[in-house]
Amino acid sequence: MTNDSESDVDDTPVHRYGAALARSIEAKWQDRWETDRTFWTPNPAGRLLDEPNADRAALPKLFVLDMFPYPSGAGLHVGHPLGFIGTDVYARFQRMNGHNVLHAMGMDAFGLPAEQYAVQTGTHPAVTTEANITTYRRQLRQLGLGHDPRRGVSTTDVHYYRWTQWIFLQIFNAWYDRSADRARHVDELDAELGAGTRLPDDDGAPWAERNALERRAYIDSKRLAYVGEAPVNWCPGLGTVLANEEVTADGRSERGNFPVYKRPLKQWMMRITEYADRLLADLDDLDWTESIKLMQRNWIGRSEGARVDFEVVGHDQAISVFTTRPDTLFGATYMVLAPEHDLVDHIVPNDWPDGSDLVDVDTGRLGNWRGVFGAARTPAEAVHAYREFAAAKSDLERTSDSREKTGVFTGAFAINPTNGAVIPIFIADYVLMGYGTGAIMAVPAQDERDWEFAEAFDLPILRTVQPPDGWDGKAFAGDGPAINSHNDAVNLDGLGVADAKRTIIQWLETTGAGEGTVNYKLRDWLFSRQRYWGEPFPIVYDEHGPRALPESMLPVELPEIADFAPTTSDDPDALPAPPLARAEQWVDVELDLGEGPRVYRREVNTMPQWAGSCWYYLRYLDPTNEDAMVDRSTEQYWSRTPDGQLGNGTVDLYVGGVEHAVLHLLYSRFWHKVLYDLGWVSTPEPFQRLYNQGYIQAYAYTDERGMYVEASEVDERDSTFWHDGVEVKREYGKIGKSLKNVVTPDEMCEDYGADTFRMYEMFMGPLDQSRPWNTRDVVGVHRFLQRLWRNCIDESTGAARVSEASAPDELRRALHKTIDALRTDYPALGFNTAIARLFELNNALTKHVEAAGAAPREVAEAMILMVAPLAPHVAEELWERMGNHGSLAYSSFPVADPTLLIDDTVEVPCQINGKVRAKLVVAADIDATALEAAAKADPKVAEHLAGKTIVKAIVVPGRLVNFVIKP
RNA sequence: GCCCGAGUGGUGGAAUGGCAGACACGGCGGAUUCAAAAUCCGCUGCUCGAAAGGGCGUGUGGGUUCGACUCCCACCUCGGGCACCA
Repeated sequence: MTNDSESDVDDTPVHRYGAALARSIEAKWQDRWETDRTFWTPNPAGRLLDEPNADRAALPKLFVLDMFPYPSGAGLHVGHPLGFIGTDVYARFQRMNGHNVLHAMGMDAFGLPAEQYAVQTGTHPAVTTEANITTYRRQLRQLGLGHDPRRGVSTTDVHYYRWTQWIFLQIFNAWYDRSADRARHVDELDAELGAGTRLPDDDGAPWAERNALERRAYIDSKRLAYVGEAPVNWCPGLGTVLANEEVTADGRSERGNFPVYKRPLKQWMMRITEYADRLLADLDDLDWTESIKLMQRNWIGRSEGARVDFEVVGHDQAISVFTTRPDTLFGATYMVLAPEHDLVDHIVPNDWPDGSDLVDVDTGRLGNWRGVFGAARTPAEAVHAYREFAAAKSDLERTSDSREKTGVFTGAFAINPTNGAVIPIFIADYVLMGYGTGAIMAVPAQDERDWEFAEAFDLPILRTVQPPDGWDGKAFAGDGPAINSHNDAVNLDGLGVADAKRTIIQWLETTGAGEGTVNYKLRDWLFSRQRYWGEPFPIVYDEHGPRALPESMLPVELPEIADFAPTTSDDPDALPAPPLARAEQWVDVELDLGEGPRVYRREVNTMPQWAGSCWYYLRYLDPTNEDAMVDRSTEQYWSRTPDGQLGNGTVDLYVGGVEHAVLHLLYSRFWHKVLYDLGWVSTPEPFQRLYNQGYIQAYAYTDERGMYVEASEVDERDSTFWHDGVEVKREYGKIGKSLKNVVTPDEMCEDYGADTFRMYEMFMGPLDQSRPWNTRDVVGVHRFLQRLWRNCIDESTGAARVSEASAPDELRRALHKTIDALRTDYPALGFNTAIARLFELNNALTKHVEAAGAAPREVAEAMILMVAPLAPHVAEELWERMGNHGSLAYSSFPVADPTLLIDDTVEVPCQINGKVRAKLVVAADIDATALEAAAKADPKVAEHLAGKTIVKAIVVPGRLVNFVIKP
C-alpha cells in the first residue's frame, strides 16, 4: 500500500519524542560521553587515574561485571544485551548513589568459529575476529552502555594473552602443599626436599641420592599444570580433545554435537582436584543462587567413605576399592574391576579355576559366572573379548542400553577382609575407570546395580542391613540395623548405618585393611586443544620433557600459518594433529634456558577458550600494565568492601548466563584461588554475587510443510497466524537464523531508539527469567518516554516547560513513594517493578500537567534522575534542556523524605468471614479499638452483621478488619 | 531414575500470610482526523443480572489458619541439571 497523496499533512508536533528525535538525542549523548570521557573510571593511583573523575577514586568501589561476549560473525540479536543492559542500569544507579563503579566490556575472542570461518574462506582468524569485534562494539555503543572504554580487553590481544601465558607459568611453577592446604612455588618444594625437611612421597630413593633428571621428574609430577597421559575426550569431528565439562551426557561434544571417544593421550592437565574441597567449602560464602551452587557441588561430587584393600588369592598385590558404604563390607560377595583397570592383566590366571572347591558344580554357577564371554578357553581370552565388546560401545550406547549388566569372570578371587570369604573378581563396564579406584566391592543386598549384576550372574546375596517389614525383596539402600556383620574382632550387628560406618572404619584402620577417605567426581582439567586460534603455551620441550620459558621470553606469539584447520575426521582412531605443528619455522627454536643456546621444540597445542576468560576481570582493573598482570595496590583497591576490608570476592556483581554454571565459573574460581595462594590477588574468590539473567526467546512460525517462515512477516488474527495468506503454526524457541525469527537491537534502535529498547528489555519481566520477545509490546515503553518528554518539553517549541511552583501534596507524596520504591528495586535488580512505579508516577504527573499546564520542577527533575539509569540519553537531554549543565551521570539519586511516605489516612478492607465487604477510610494511626468501632459503624458492614453473632474479630491496625460471624 | 526451578486474565507480568490481577501489550468504546497512528480519554479476569448486587477464580487434590498465589503434604505438567559416580 502506498500513500502518495500530496495533500498529506503531517501534523505531528516538530518536537515530539519519536524514533527520529530519539536517534538524534542518542547520537549526541553517545558522542558527548565519549569526548567528555564521562565513564572513564579512575584507579586510586598509577595508570588510569585521569580527569575528569579522578576524585571519585575516594569513594567506595563497586565492580560490576558481565560475562564478556564471544564476538560472532552474526552480530547481536535482542537476546544478547539483556544482561548488559541490566548491569548498566545497576551501574548507573550506583554511580548516582556514591560509588566509584567499574564497568567495562571485553571480548572473549579466541575460539572455534573464527577458525572454522578461516578454514572455509581462507581469511585469517585475526581478521575475522577484528571485523566481528568492530561490529559488536558498534552495536554495543548504540545501546548507550556506560563502559570505561579503556578497560575492554580482548583475549586475542597479545598484550592480554601474554599475561594469560604468565598465569600459566605461575600454575606450572606451583605445587599443592597439602599440609598447608595451599599452592606454593615449586622452588620451595625443591628447597625443602634438598634440606631434608620434606621427604619425597613416591617410594623412590632418598632425595640426596637422586640425579638431576630424577629430581626434575619428581618436581614435574607435583606441578599444578602437568603433562599427563590419561583417557581423555577425543573428538575427531572437531579434531581436538575436550574437557569433561565440554562433553554432554550422551557422549557428544557440547559444541557441534560430534561423537567423543575416550582415548589415552598425553595432554596438559591442571590439578584442579587439589582444590576440590576449597571450591566446595567456599561456595557457602558466595551470594550465588542455590541452584548454581548445587550444580557446582554436584560436579565436584564429594563423597565420604572408605578405601578398603582386598587381597587377591595367590598374588601379593591387593585391589583397593572406594566405598561409601563400608558398613556393608560383610556383604561384599564379589568384586568388579573396570575393564581397563591396570590390575586385570596381573591377576588373570592361565586357566579357569577348578571350581569344585569354590562353587557348587551341580548348579553350574561357575558357568553362569563366565557369562557369554566365558565360552573362551582361557580367562585371558574372555577378558580380551569382553574388553573389545566394551570398547566398541560408544558412551551413548553404554548409557542407553537400558543398563543391562554385562561382564566376565576374570578367573581370579579376592578375600573379604572381614570374614575371609573367597569372592570372585569380575570385570564389567558398569564400573568406571574414571571414578574412585576403578574397582568396587559388590554388595548386592544393599546396592541396586550390584543386585542386578548378581542376579544376572547367579552370585550370592547376603543381607547386612535389615530391610523394613514388607520390603519387596530387592536391594535395600536405606537405613536400618546391621545384621550378619560380625567377626572375632568387630561386631556391627544392631548398629545403624552411620554408627556401623564409624565402627568398621576404625577396625579397618586398626587392621590396616583400609581407611576412611573422601572421594570426588571432579577430575583434573584437560587443558590442551589441537587448535590454531588460541593462546600458545609458554613451554618448550627438551629430550626429557617440558621446560617453562622464563617470563622474559613472553609473550609467545601465535605464528602465521597457511592452513588453520584442525585435522578433523570421522575415524575414532584418527590421531590429534595440532595445526601449530605445521609452523615448522616456529616449532624448532634455539634458546638459552640457562645451559647455553640449544634447540628446543615448542609446545604445539594451544590453550582452551576458557583460559582467557578465567581472569579477564583482573585485567579490567589495570589493562595497560606492561609490568604486571595487575598492580597490587590497584587490585587491593578494587577488592575492598565499603568498610575498607579486603572482600571475599573481587567482583561485586557478576551477571551472565546459567550455561557457565560449571565450566567458566569453576575454572575461574580455580585460577583465582591459585593466584590467591601465590599472593597475586587478595581475595579467595573472584565473584561475590552472581546473578543469572534469563534468556529472551522468540516466536517462530512453520507452514504446512513444517518449514520456518519469516517471523516478521506473520500477522495475527484472532489467535491464528497468517503468512502470505497461509495459516501458519506458532512455535517458540531460540532466536536465530534457522528459526527465521531474528530481531536485532539495530532494528529496535532504528524504529524506537535505544532508550525505548533498553527500557523494554528491563520491563519485560524479572531479569532472571526467560521470556518471549514481542516487538508489539515495545510501544508501551516508547509511549511512556513520549509522555515523560511531553510533560517536560513543549512539543511545538522544544523548550522546557516546567513551573517553579511547588507540587501539590498528593503528587509530592507519590514522588517520594516512587523514590523510596526505586531505592529498593534498583539494587535488587527489580527493574520491571521499578519501571511500573515510574509509569504510575508519570501517569499522575500527566494528569497534573494537563490541569496545571506545566510540571513542577521538583517532580520533573527527580523523575528525570530516576529514569536516567534506564533511559540515559533522553534523561541527559531533558536534564540539559531544563537548564542543567554537564552530564547527570554523577548527580545524586533522589532521596525520599520519610515524612512523606506515611499517609494521614489509609483505606482498610473490612472482611466478613474472609470476604471483603467494605473499605474503610480511616486515620493511618488509628488503634485497634477505634478501627473495630469504625468498621462496625460502616453501613455495609452493619448490614452484614445485623442479627448475627460475632464469633471473633481480627483487627490489624492499618491492614484489615475481619469479623467471623455465625447466624 | 535422582536433584533443582516454575505453573496467576487473551499476552508479558505484579502481589511472599491480610483488597489477587499493579504496570504494560492486545481488545472494545469514544475524541481528533479527508483518512490514519508509534496521538489523547474511558472500559476491559470469568460468570449470573436491566441494574443494584451476587457467585466463581492463582496447575490438581488435601491440610494448617479468622484469613493462603504465598506455609505444609501428595499428585500433574513444563523447563533445567546430573545420570551405572560405588
